[in-house]
Amino acid sequence: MNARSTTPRGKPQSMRMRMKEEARAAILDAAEQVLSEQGQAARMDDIAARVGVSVGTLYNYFEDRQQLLAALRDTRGRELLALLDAELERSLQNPYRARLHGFLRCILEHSQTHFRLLSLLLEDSLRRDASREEDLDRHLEMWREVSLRLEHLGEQGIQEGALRPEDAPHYPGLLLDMMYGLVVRQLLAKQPSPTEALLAPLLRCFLEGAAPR
Amino acid sequence: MNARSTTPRGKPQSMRMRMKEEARAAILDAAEQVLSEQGQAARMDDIAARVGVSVGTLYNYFEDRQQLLAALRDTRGRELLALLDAELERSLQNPYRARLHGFLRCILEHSQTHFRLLSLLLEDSLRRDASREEDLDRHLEMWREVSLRLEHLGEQGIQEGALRPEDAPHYPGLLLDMMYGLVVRQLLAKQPSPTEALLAPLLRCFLEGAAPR
Amino acid sequence: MNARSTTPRGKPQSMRMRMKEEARAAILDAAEQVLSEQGQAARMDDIAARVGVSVGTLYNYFEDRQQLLAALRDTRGRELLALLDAELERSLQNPYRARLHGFLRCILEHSQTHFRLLSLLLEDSLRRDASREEDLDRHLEMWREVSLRLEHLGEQGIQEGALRPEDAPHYPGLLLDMMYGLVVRQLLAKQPSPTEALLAPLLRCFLEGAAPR
Amino acid sequence: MNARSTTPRGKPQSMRMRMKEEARAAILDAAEQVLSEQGQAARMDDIAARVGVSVGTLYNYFEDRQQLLAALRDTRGRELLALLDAELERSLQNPYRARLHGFLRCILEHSQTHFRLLSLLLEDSLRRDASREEDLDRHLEMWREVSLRLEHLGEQGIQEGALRPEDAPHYPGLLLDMMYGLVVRQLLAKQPSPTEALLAPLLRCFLEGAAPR
DNA sequence: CATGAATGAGGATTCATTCAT
DNA sequence: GATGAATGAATCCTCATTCAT
Repeated sequence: MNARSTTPRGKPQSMRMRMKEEARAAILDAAEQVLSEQGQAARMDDIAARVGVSVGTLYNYFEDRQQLLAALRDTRGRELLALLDAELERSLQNPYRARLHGFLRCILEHSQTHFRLLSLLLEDSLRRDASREEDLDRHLEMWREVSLRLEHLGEQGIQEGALRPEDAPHYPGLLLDMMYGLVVRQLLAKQPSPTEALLAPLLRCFLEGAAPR
Repeated sequence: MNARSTTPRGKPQSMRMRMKEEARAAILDAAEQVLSEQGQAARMDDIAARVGVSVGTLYNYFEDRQQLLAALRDTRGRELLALLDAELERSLQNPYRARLHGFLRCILEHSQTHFRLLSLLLEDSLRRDASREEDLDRHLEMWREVSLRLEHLGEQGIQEGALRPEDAPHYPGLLLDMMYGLVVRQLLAKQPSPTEALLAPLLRCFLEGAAPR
Repeated sequence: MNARSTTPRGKPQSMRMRMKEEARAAILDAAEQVLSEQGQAARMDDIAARVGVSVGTLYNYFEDRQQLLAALRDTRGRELLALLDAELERSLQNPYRARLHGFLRCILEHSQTHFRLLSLLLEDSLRRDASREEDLDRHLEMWREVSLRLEHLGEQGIQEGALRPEDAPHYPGLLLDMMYGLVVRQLLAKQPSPTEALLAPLLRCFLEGAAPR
Repeated sequence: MNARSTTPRGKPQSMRMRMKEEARAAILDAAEQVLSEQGQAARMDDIAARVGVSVGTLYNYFEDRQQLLAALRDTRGRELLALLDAELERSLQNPYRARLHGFLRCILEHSQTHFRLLSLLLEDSLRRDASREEDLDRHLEMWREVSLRLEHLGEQGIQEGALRPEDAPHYPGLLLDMMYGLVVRQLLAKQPSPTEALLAPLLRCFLEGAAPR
């Protein structure tokens, strides 16, 4: 506000905006927690209580319950894509197999953290209301983005001679299916196995096949 | 109903019981339809309307909503297991690969028919209420039964030299994951591909691997 | 249900329907009472309590609050028109002045009974939402019907030489305005005057004018 | 605020007070606009937005919503009375009929401008809460003031021989009723007629009566 | 057994009002 | 004085469940 202010310079309103952003993020985090625990049964009051604010406040940040859910989906989606892109960047010089491993680990970790939310959104998307059409689209769009990156990676695999080209279009789907299933089974199991212990056989099976060579 | 009944001898109440069973089945079918269309949002009234009876009647056949859901789960589960056992029996003399193919096709077809219900129940099971603990168990139990059969089948595969034994414990899970994912993607896709076109690459990938030999 | 039933014959469901109709009417009556006392602030719970049922029941009879209001408007409107038509019929042989008096008394009495509701609906209609457009139309329609009858009556007045024809189009409006105002002032007054004491000077003023002859 | 103030003599705080008064007036204007458009549904936020300030500010000028409404009522009431008194003063030398015409035109014009507010306040006053008792009184008081002036005017009419004395007590009421009704019908009509075209027949009817002489 | 009206606890949403900045 | 985020009581509406007929 003035030259003596300790805040460097510029962004005069940025503090207020930053707080607003943080509040939004806090709400989204709480919402995810509560939704994870209670599924669609989670009440707005529960979410508010988790953040430590009152219901009304939620509605200062999100139009309604549906918008809150949508924001959660979009935020988490963007986060995953950012993670994946960072990982792809980081491993740029590595061979296909290593990069794939890293890529999948990223997805796995993110999905583990956010799985309940994920499955909730999936379930939601499967309900075919005209009113949810747009929600479904946004959800699919996100996974298309992930598939796209897997396809790109697959091209490297093919060039390295590590992948058979014929079935290439199926690979992203199959890989994602196995990842999703992995997470589901980890959640359902009383004592989940460590990620790496599940990822390795998956990759081995995917690349080498189940049949002996 | 009385001595003058036209049904000759024996099982005097069996007709009544048969009718009762048929009514139950009709309710379950309607329930599945409505749940598939509307998800958890399906109301008891909707289900009753679909069967063509009034709500009250539903409660003559099922304790409450939760029991109805449970009955649906159990019924469909038993149906699937029966299908699978029949298929295994039928293909008893065939080689591993063919039997696996048949087995998976069974699952796939059943899952396609009942997928919305399946995902609903899954979602339900993921909610960690103390009150649902038992539901979760029953749900897992069912899939354990399926896995068990896959393991059995796997043993044949190993003996035939068609499967590497090291990762054998992971195979049922991975296969089921891919099946589940397949169904999900078919549902989400606007124009679903034919089953066989998806199953073949899946099996090829599973057995031979994605890498060229 | 069978030939021996004491209910003559026919209308097999009419008892159920009759009860349903009576329930609807009871709800409308209660709604009018409560709305009269509390205006738009009347809560659905209040109305339910007045009928002696629970909220849910209201929603078995009316879509929502707005529909209930609309039903109230239409019912009372139809009742008024029926009263007026009966009065017009009854007085068919009488001279204009007497018929007008009777007609206005009908309106006045009906309006006194239902005034609060009336003013509520008027107030509602004055709010120019696109969503209420239809409500407004129905409201106006009703008063157009009343005006129409006043115009008809006016024609008799003109033929009898009791009305000047030049201003005839204005008379229905002016008369209704005065009626409405009369009711308002009766309500606002702590000790309302008897109807007849107000109606007579009104008619005198309307027909003879305020100026001495 | 203090002797050193630059404002020369007198009213040292008057500038501050003037600004305060203007702010109040601005709020009242905005409130009336919004209330006219949305009725009781108008929210404090809407009003604030219309003035271009934030909600909090409204509460610096008015205790609460009810006080704001009351202030609006009183202000508009005083304005009307001032208008009427000015008109009466202006027309002091004119004959009764002309003065009455001017008087009514004043009311009509004021009511047209502020009608929605008026009907809102009326509706409000009709709600018989103990809590609103005082509001009702103030509202009636205002109209009594108007009636009083009409009575005064009527005395002139009687002395001029333009009014029959017998019904004199009823005239103010009947006239006001007709005015109110006029405005209502103008508002409800899709295409309102010009004021003068409605006022003339009204006066003619009132003074000469509807019957031919 | 079937019916379907009644129940009422429960949840999403709104909005007047407060108060820390 | 102005701001506007936070508050939470209040209200509409839903729907699983019951029970008299």
